[in-house]
Amino acid sequence: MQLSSETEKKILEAARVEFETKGYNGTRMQKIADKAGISKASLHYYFRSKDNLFEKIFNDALDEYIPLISTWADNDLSWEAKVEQFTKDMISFIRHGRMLFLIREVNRNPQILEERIKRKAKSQNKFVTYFDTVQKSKNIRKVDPNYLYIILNSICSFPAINKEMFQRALRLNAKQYDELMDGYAKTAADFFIHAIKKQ
Amino acid sequence: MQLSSETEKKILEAARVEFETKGYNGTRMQKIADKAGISKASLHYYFRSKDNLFEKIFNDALDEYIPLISTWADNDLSWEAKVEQFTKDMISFIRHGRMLFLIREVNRNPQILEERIKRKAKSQNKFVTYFDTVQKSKNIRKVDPNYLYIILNSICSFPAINKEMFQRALRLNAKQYDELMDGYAKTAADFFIHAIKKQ
DNA sequence: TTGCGGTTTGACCATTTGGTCAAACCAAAT
DNA sequence: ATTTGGTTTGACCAAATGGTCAAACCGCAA
Repeated sequence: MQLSSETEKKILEAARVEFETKGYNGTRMQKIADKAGISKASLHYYFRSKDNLFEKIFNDALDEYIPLISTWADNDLSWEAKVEQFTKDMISFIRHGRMLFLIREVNRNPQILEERIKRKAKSQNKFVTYFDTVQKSKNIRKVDPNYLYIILNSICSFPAINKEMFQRALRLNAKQYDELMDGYAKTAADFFIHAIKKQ
Repeated sequence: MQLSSETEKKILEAARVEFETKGYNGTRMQKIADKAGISKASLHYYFRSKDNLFEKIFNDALDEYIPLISTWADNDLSWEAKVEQFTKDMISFIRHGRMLFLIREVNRNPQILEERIKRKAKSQNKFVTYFDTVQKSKNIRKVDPNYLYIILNSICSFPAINKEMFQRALRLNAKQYDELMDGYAKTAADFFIHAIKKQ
């Protein structure tokens, strides 16, 4: 079996869509096989079990997400510019249902993160340490960096996750909401910056 | 059958816990019966089907949530005080898994909201209209009230929904995170207020 | 005591679903 | 043409699961 043969790619793509939209419990192996255009037996030939396949999809999603929230400031931009960069990257990642998928599955089985935490458990959160120093040197309001981290991430992630309800609450259709989101990254960054900048 | 007999209450409580933590697809009727201390047959005697029982639980959760996000400013407090009130109410509601439950199930089946939207579909979002006027009369930054609504809700809701990952990212255990959350409502409100207040 | 209406349950059923397996298939090497 | 090794699949299986039903149960009124 070739690594990432054409068939394997089709399976992974179909599985990703299914798991992301329906969740682990709502996903059917038969459906994945259908969408990949193969038999269920073939599906099991490539990935021994549902758990096995799920793990692959989940890990891939996590591997895409972790760097996004872990990386911070490997450049010499101002803190304001860094915030803008972060919101932009984050919001474009979150758009497709990947984030809700992660939250849903982590919530279903919290242990799923246990194994993967060992790696960089020691090192401090880069965002927090960065804003610790920024708060000392620059003229900004003193807010616990833990809160800043939570707030900035919330502002970036939640609009996509709660899309359906926000739409209803704001009386917008899907298209209008998407258009609103086009200008959101900039607004979110500005909002965050203004909130902690003194003057 | 008495309305809300002791048995019925036990069922609803057990079902709520199960549906909220495992989701519709992950919930087993047998488990609900076990937790309620009755047989599966009895469970079906009270609630004809899984869908029937689920609908009850979901509607109850929605009925608790909707007023929370719809009510705004039926008092003569300042806008700052209103924001503080809102964040406080919201954050205490969100704490238990109710919010993720709603998001998960709405996402699984978007039509689930369709029926319930008719009611107040016509009236404008109160938060938005309120901030429209506030922005005209008071000395605050001009930001599309739709964005303000999204941001304020995101700040309130997401920390509870994304609890597991925030914990990991900030290197906190469950207890430390909960302690951090104790001071969060105040911080969140201040943050929001500072972000739009000119001064 | 008997009869009655609501309640409870063990046994059972049909369907769904993850997973297996022997047989067939097929392209490349001998 | 035959063999070989990876690939594909229809048929099948066992367990899980939502749901049914007749029988038993139980307080209570006649």
